[in-house]
Amino acid sequence: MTTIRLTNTKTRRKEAFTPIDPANVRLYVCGPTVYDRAHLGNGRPVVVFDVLFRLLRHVYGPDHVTYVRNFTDVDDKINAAAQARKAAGDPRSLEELIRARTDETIRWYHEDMDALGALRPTHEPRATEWIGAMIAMIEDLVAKGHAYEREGHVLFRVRSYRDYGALSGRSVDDMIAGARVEVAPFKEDPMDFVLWKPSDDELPGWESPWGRGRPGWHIECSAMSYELLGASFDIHAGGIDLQFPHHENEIAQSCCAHPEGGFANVWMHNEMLLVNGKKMSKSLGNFFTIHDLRKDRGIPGEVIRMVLLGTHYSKPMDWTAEKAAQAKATLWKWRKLTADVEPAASPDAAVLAALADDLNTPAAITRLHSIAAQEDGALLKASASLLGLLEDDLRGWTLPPVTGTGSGVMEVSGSATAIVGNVQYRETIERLLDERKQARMGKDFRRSDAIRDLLVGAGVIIKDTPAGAEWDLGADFDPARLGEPE
RNA sequence: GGCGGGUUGGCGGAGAGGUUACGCAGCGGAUUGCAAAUCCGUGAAGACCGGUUCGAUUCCGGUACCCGCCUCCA
Repeated sequence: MTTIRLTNTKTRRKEAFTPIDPANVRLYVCGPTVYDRAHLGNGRPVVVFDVLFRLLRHVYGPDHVTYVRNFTDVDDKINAAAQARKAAGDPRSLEELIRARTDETIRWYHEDMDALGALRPTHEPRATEWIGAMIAMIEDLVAKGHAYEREGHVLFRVRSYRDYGALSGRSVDDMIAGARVEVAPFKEDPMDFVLWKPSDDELPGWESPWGRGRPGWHIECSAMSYELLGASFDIHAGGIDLQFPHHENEIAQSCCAHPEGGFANVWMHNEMLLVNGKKMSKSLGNFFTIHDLRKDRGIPGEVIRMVLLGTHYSKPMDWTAEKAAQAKATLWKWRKLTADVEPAASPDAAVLAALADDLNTPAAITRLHSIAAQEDGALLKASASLLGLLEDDLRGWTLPPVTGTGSGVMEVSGSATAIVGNVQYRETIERLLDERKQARMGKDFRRSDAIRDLLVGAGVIIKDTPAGAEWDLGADFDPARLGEPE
């Protein structure tokens, strides 16, 4: 059996992965707070850990992996958005407004992540549907002396968990020394964090032993992972920015509530994403949602995926238009090579080995290049599928619609030339090529070159062979530019 | 101040203590009316300073610069 090696943040080493139960390998990834469209940075962990999910399914069997990714649908940003709608005169109740907004955001999220080729996790729990489990866990923590109530809040007593800070390599004393946290006067210790907080009438709330209130941010992951995966599970993953405080707090809560379990054995963190060398931010004008890239810039989801997998997850990754263009060209070539090809029975061993070596996706992609160079479409397809690439659905590879010429959806033809446009494009292209042929036979090179420039400008690749001209569509084919020459 | 990541050829980006990474671009050739596509060939690297070693881009120590986290953040 393939040995998977993963870098464990907890031990800061690359270790051989041994599941607790090979018949049920359990993975938890921190999901989004659903207040707005997912941005490019949200896509990175989704795609990276989707590859992990695919790898685990390949090695242990598709029915032997349980993948949980949560939706945080209780949050102050969500509340603020709902309050703003209400203030603007929306007649619905706050709860209805919140539910409508989070429902819509989850739909968007699924749309975007499906486009990136991410498989849906086994479970996608919403925090608001697990409030009871959170209250139960908080009560248990209070009963065991790890938490205390003050003025309607319940706080976790950081000093009661000896290993607090171990994951992120900090000590409580160091953190207090450099603390910039706002310290509520009722905290026993400045680092104590909120498990439950009171809600006034303007905020969503649930009845609890401490009055009407809502959970703190960290408790949902502890409660839901316990309910769905148990007190011990295999892998917990997320962005490196979550390492502290979020994951540190999850560990403290879970290990204190369920000392019989070890919580997550392996912790994995992906590094951050930059855009043009800088942190993505609205003020720098380099902020992209995945929806922007797909719809406004016409970048297929698969291309975004390829770019995200082109840098190892443990390194900062820079998004540039240049990378997207390169990935697009490569995938286009590969798609043509694999169109209508039945995938091989198993993936290439070197691709599998690269992924098993701490998800070395760049090395796996390098190997795909060499398989493509040998024109082994069947092996290419089977191997790329481990990375979630070159799957059968076209996933965002569409032609721009052209007025009067129909939908313009790309089709995979049965011919050896692979991907062609719809029939009208084909007729236009072949008519132009025929005109060019006539012009060349008449030595009217000015006209033949003008036709050629037109076709090339529209993204058609012309291949002149001794047997005559063949053609293919380039990745940037734009039928709108297939006008008449001169 | 504390914790962590990065620095490789024109660009992107890996592995490995000693043998071609790879992709894109470039250059030379074949081919072409000229091109394109394709094929063949090819130059080019590892921030800086020390150390270990027969040998380091790869291990160890230090310096510089860039970035992130410590407050909501994937």
